[in-house]
Amino acid sequence: MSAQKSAQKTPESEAPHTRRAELLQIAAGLFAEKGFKNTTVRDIADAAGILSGSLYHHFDSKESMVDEILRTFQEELFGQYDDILGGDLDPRAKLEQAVLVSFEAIDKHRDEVAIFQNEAAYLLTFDRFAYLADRNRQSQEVWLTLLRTGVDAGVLRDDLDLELTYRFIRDTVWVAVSWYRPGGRRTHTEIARQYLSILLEGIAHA
Amino acid sequence: MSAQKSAQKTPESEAPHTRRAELLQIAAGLFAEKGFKNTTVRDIADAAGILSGSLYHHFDSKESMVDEILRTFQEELFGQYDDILGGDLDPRAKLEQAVLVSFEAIDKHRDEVAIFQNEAAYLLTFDRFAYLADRNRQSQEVWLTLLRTGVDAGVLRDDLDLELTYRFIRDTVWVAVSWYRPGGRRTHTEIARQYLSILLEGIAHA
DNA sequence: TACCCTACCAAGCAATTGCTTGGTTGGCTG
DNA sequence: CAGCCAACCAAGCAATTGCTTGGTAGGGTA
Repeated sequence: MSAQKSAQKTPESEAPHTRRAELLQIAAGLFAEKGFKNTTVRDIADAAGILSGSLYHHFDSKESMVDEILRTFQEELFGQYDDILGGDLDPRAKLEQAVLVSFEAIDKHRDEVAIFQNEAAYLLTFDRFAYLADRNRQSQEVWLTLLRTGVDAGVLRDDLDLELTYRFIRDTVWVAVSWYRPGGRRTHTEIARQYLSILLEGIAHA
Repeated sequence: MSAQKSAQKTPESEAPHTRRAELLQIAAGLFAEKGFKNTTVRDIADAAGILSGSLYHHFDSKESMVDEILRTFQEELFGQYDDILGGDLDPRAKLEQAVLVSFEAIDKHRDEVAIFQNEAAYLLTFDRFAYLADRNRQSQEVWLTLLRTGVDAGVLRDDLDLELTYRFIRDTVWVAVSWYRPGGRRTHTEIARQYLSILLEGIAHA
């Protein structure tokens, strides 16, 4: 109760490696693996070695757990995109950098990316998660800006439907989270470079 | 009971446009929209205008509904892939044809594709759906064969990791189901052609 | 008329769900 | 030593879930 309130007070600040953060990690893993609704509070508690009721000492609902997980992750990711857009790389390098940063996110924040990918549609049915739609719009803006800049600079084809191309890139990048496993045969950077090679040059023989 | 049995006897044969087929359509729509587990038998019954218990006159479980939906769809799809592989088109045309057929499936069987895409992982946790893993393997074989044939014939780049390329294609094609809506601005054929253009030639300016 | 069969209803049961409540424990602090 | 507080337990409640049971309406058939 009073404990609840004081714990609630540090939702994101300088991540104190507390039990709270630990529980969020565990929950994220389960949400990513089985889906938000398919994960019960008892699943989370079991994985943490406590009883389900004890979770409510740290969080006030299952929803607020995903909420915190997604907010934290997105702040970091979109911060990186903004840095790229505001940076002084040339258009092609900016696009490459955005792809690289995305694959890095898949590597470093697997669970969070998976949750955003798989559960956003469902979560959007709650008012509380309306901000996810904003993030989607923001994502589209980021990539369209990158693409337009590239076309204007003459480094990208000018005969493509940019909105379609945006979806193509977004999809190919993020679905990788469904099969990529850190520590596998290829590093995320290698994968990103191959993806970029296909995306930019195509798979047809020159 | 006895009615049950006789209804169960025509699970796939020459689709008689019965109430049964109608209910499967309704269920497929809901499974695709909200997910299998997130769809309750009461949801399905409501959408059909009957009571939930009445569904069990037609089917013996919620699972057997998805089962039938997926089996029927996959038989058709993989039949088409086999026709392409066994056909006499040149390597590049075969690859293009496979992509076109896939987008056609997205157009004609939205729900089924979405279910296979989103629920396969979950369904695979049941023995009953082990065949979905076989279908995944089969899909990989189909695309890898197409790619290898293309490389050998010299129409595709030979410096790419084929397994990675396979995933790239599979992902880009199937995720489209998450945003494509029939009757939209572009036909599925137009979208397929643009995708092929990007995939084969890349987005960089020549 | 007697029968059957398809398609449904009405009611409810057992299991699972998210969450609540009141209490206990053990370490830290004044 | 007294008090506090984060972290947890034990028990349970109301709602929702998949599915069962016994029955009925109505059209076709013999």
